[in-house]
Amino acid sequence: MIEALEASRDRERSLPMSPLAMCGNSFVGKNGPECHQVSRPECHPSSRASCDNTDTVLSQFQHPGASSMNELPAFGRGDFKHLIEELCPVCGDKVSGYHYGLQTCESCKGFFKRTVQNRKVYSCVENQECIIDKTQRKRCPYCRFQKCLVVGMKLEAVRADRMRGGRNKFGPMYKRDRALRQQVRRQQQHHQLYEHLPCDSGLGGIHTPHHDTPTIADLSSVDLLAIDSTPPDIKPDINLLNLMSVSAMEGGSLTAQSPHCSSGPSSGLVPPPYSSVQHNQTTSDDMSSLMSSSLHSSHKAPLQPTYHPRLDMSMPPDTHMSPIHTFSNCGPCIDTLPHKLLPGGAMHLPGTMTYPSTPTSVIPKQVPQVSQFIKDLHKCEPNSCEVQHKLMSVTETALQCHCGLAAMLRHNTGHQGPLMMHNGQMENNSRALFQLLADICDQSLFILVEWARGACFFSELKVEDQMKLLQNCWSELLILEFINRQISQSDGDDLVLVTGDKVGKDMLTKIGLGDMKTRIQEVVKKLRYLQLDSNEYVCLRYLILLNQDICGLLNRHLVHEAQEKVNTALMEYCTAFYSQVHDKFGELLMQLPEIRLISMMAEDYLNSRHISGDVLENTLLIEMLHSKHK
DNA sequence: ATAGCCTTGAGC
DNA sequence: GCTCAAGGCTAT
Ligand SMILES: [Zn+2]
Ligand SMILES: [Zn+2]
Repeated sequence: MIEALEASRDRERSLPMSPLAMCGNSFVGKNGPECHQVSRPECHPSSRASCDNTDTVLSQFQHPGASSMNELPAFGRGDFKHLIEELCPVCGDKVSGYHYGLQTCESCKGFFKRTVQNRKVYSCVENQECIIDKTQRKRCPYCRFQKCLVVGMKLEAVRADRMRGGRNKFGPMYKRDRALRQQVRRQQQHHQLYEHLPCDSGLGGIHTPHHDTPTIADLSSVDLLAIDSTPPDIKPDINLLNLMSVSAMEGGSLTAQSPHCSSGPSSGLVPPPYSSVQHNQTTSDDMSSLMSSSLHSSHKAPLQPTYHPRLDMSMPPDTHMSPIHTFSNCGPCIDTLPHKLLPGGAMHLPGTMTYPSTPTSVIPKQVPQVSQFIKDLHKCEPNSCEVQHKLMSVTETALQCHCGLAAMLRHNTGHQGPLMMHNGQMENNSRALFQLLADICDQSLFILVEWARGACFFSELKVEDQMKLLQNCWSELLILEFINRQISQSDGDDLVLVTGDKVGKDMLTKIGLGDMKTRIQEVVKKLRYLQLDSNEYVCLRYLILLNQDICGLLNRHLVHEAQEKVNTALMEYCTAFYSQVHDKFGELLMQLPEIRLISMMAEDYLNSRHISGDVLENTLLIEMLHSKHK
């Protein structure tokens, strides 16, 4: 079991690690974003070399088999040792209580906190397999943090606002874990216990190998929360595979999954026409039944992008961030079109943010030319209007199923128009909102896949590689799209969905996305300040998509070459058009880790909601989630 | 940067 | 009030 865990871990993905985030439902209400202290150890140019190692995380968050509490993996003496003696699952030192999701020692607690709060980015000079124990834990922070994540420490437990005291949402979980341990201890006294304990779990963290004692393979906290749920049956990437293999165009009708589908392709609605999909996908009818399949916990993926730029990225301090999960998409409706792009500052918007006002973008004296390369990348971009149209249809459908939400969202006018939904009687509508967001995500994924299939370089890869890349970056791309939309469309504190609907803080906070919202807005603020334009946006999309660090790529070389080209193109573009923006290229790249982090939080969020019983009929979305946590 | 010890403060 | 996990402080 552990071997399996290890194995999968070593091969799933990689990327240098970065800290994640703080947030979750932390109590962000206090004083807004005021995190000064922005030491960012990011990857220094020098350490970059080792930064692109891959590593992995992802699947680690999940425990392969065990789903129900009864069949927990057996654990050996070592596990017991941890369970009984309460040793830190990360380093084996003595635990000092529950910290960020499970019992850990004081030092690992502090280490985890520092890493997340200060967004440290480490790199391993070895092979990401360093042994972490009490005596060597200081040697490789990269592996140590990786282990923290693997055993189950929760990023969301680190508060973005740094509020002290009080309790968080993990309280009940800790309580439960205590009871479990107590029970185990008692049973142990009775039976001289040998090996199998009925329940091992406990928030002891998953044990990774490492020092002498073997490990525990327990369930993660999430598992505890979903005790009786049955394991989700994970079906092989049917949807994605189909989407990927279909020959490029077809006009079939659509598919599945989403609530109704109406007419043909042009009308939008559901996913783009992928004929093959029709066969396998069960047409989903609508969001309805509640099924409580539990998913396995898990989550998290590696962080930190690897887009290794080879330049120095010195990062000016920036403020904090916060999160939100919405994904939606639709590219920059406004400046996606090539011809519209004016280097100057296409995407500028009057925001309410307060970054130093940017120097009025001035068009370069010698009007540099946008490279043909970037123009080509642009040609593959989807028509944003069409995208929006399709998603709008989905939204309409979803709202028809949730009168309450519809009423609230559209209290102003009849349809389409942007609706302001601020709190109010959100109570009953929060779930509907979640479903709506999930639907948007799902639909956006179909569009995303469609885009990728026709994307430069990517289209030259084999289906297997295409799937690997997409499974790795889908959430990041959705988040990037979402952020991009905010840059151009958000003008207040509300977030704008691809449909044009606005969602206020109260609503988002209510469904647990308050912190993510803040985080996204911080990135938006930063990108506005940097004057991100559509050409750069497209490059960022490619950089995220073409991640050469994904393990198991059949044609890593092509991916690597492609990424280098995009990197170079972006750097030259920034230099040519934005000489007034200091190190724009480096600054833009610096946003990628944060975007990745937000995307991970979003995945975690979706996963946890799914686990806790929220219905998710979204086939592609679920498949993507599974692909990472499987 | 680390890690031991101290202060906070929502929830019980 | 008491708990105890989360943040803060500071000597190494
Ligand atoms: Zn430890
Ligand atoms: Zn290491």
